[in-house]
Amino acid sequence: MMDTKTRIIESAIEIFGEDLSAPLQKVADNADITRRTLHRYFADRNELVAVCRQEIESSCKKAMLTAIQSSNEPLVQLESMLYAGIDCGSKYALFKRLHQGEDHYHNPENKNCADYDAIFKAFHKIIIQLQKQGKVNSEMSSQWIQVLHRGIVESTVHAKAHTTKSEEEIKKLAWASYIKAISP
Amino acid sequence: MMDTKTRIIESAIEIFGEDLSAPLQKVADNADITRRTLHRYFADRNELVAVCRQEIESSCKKAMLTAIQSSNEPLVQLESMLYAGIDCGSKYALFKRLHQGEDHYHNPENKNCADYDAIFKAFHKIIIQLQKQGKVNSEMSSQWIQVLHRGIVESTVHAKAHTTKSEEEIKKLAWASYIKAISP
DNA sequence: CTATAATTTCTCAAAAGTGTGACATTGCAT
DNA sequence: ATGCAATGTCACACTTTTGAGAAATTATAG
Repeated sequence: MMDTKTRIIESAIEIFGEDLSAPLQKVADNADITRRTLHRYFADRNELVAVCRQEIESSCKKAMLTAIQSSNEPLVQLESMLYAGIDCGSKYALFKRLHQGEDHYHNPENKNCADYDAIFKAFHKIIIQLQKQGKVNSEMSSQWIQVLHRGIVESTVHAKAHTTKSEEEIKKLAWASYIKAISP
Repeated sequence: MMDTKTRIIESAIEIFGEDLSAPLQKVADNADITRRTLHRYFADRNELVAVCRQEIESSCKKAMLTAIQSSNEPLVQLESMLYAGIDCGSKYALFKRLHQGEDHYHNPENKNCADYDAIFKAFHKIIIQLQKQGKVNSEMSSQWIQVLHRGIVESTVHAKAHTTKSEEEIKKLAWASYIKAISP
């Protein structure tokens, strides 16, 4: 069984991902503990939300960086980044929302923002390389491709829950669709 | 200026789409009215949520049916369906969630469910036709294509808010990416 | 078995959110 | 300008959510 604190955080990410204002009772139920226990680990709602944020930041960031460093071949890097996003599951959508939501004030002084920037910069570089190699459509901006990337990740995460296909199979399907979408 | 009642509904759909338990104050703020005014149009939260649901059902359904009926050419139909989804904006994501969410009990007796089924059946038929014509990859199931469709729509809706590109331009980009993704 | 750490149960008070009545203000058609 | 309809302001009671104390229960290590 998972560590209680970790279980609370995972549950909270699940619940808050769909409903940030959901009562803490829901989070507690989802984690199979009492609300009282939850409050022993987290002083208040804000603290829990903050910790979730931090957990999302660090685990998505780590997954993305590992993917980027997995190879020198941009096509392999891009494929790994797609799979990394899918593996992050619901966290990935939150990660994006946290940095792109309309309420978010982007500030490069902030470490989280800086790291996010670094990841997107690397993504941008990968796309430029692929465009130079003629493997990616040069008429598509890397912004659009990033948006598409997110869309494919989220679709695949949704699909994982509603299909009989194996995880491996569906990931390959996602990659096939994605690379064709952005090919010249 | 939009009709107040309509504005409240649109605001509520926006807010509830991301956070179903959000305080009504947020909906009121978003609609630029007081909470008191909101309560003059909707007796309570449940009523507002129900009306939102109905509005989503009917407007998405209408948009989709119009798209399907826009042509006899399956490729044109598919393109229209994509644009229709984009035009529905945040409603489209909700529409899908309402019918595919894990809490939703699908019941063909229910008119909403039946209509949803009819739309998906039409979509399925269009894909099959395109596969027979060799315009769509036969190795992709129509389920996967439907998931992808949703992903592209949601990405595009997100992108609309964060780009300087014209709506027309971004829609064309979405269609170009989509059709390539599912081409043989 | 025993000590002790973690969790639950029950409780309660403070805070936030909800719905409404009474009246003031604004906007707009006549 | 007048009057009506829509909206805003403020005050209020009510409900739900929140956070925490105290004691009982359960699990766990030694």
